[in-house]
Amino acid sequence: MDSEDLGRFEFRPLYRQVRDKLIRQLADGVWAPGDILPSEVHLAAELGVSQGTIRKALDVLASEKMVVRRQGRGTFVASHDEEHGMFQFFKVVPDAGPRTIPRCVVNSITRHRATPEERDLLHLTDASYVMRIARVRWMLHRPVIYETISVPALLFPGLADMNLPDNIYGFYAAKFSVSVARSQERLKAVAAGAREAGELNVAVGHPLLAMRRLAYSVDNVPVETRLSFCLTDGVHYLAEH
Amino acid sequence: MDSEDLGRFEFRPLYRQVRDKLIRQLADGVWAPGDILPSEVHLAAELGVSQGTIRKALDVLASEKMVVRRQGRGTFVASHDEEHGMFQFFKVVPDAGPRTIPRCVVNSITRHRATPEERDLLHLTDASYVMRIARVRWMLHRPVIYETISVPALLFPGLADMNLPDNIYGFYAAKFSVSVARSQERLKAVAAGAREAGELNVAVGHPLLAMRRLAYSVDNVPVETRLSFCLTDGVHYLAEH
DNA sequence: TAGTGGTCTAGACCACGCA
DNA sequence: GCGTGGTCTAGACCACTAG
Repeated sequence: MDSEDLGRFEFRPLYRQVRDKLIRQLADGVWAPGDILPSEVHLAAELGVSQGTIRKALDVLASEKMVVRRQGRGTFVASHDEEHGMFQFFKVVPDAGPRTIPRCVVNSITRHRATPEERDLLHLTDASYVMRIARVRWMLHRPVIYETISVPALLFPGLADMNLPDNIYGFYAAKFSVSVARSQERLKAVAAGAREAGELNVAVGHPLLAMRRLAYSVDNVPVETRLSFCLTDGVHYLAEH
Repeated sequence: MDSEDLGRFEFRPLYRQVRDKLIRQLADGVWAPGDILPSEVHLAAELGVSQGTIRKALDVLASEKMVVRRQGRGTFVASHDEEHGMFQFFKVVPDAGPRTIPRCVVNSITRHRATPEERDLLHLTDASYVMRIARVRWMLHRPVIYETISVPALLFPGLADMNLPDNIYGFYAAKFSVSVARSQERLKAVAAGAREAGELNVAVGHPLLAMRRLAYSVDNVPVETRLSFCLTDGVHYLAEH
């Protein structure tokens, strides 16, 4: 494959280069979610490397949840509409019973200058704008989460006039070619303020789980931050390490 | 290596068998944490498989955080005293500044019949006993976490008379050959009760982060559960997905 | 039966750490 | 310079899926 020069100063293993090339093509939408990729043998011939190298690159992508390998069938682009992808980032689950997809009610989608915190988290400049989505998520027939989502306005043109589905990361990928790959959440227990209390129908001062999330794209660029307030009544946050 | 029979009915890849054999030896304390393992070439010769198979087994163990591989030096038993292991399960970090190891003050170590919840979580029978450790953890010169740890009494003989270090999982491994491999935590925001308020020096009703942890050994057996109450004031719970 | 990914091997060379 | 793990290759055979 293309040696990309600079071999001397910037050593990247072959399988890494293959992985990066495939990531780029995945992000560019060369294959749609759920699509089958060319077979290992085919890719090896096409890129001029051995099957073992392709295999290692695909193994890495599989461990990163970008593709799914199925013995005897082929390698497929991970579809984030699947149940698996749906719950990769959403960790709030009922205390009893199966995981459910929360229903979302959007309060507003507005455009603002980024606050200092948003600029810091999203790596924006002073003049940048963000889109803010305020919404309430329902589970078990109750309002459970009130949250404000901020994204760089430049990355999401026309967002304000769109209808948001419940699975917003699938929507980002489909409409804006923004693929969320990983996220980081910082949790605190706080007392409900007037706004949160009203939206979640509890008394001011009621304990809420505050979650500050920062989501990164496949290119490792921060693309979304959100501040969520969760009423952990009949539900909890599930973390596994 | 030993084929362990049954090849027909229970197919396990060679590298899996190697990994399992090494896991068993690690759990048995054949090598101490921090020790260097035999080299790939040596292990391959010893077990009668190719170096590639050993490599794959070690790669799996590395991904499971059981060993640490260092190019040019060797493969080492993961030492849970290291910073890395220390913070694998402890997700409470200061809002600003570096991660710190919390200091622990043990209130009591007592023996009780297991409650129904403990029996359920730890897979115990009606007649089982548990040891309970109540302690307070300090960070930033303040009491931050009040928690009660429960472990099966049978697995931890003599625990009541021992001094507990700050890093309790390293202690489990060293004294009782119990190696914690993974854990699950369920988080809620709750109002402080009288006990928690007293221990953490806050008002009754103050919002606290309640964490119910269940820890599993390398054999996938639940070996510890704990209920922790955290005052998220200057600290937060960090989750990455 | 054909084609896919999964396992296993053997051997070559590279990057790293250390004496 | 030597031994370690890391990368890359080529080829064999196995297990699974689909037509």
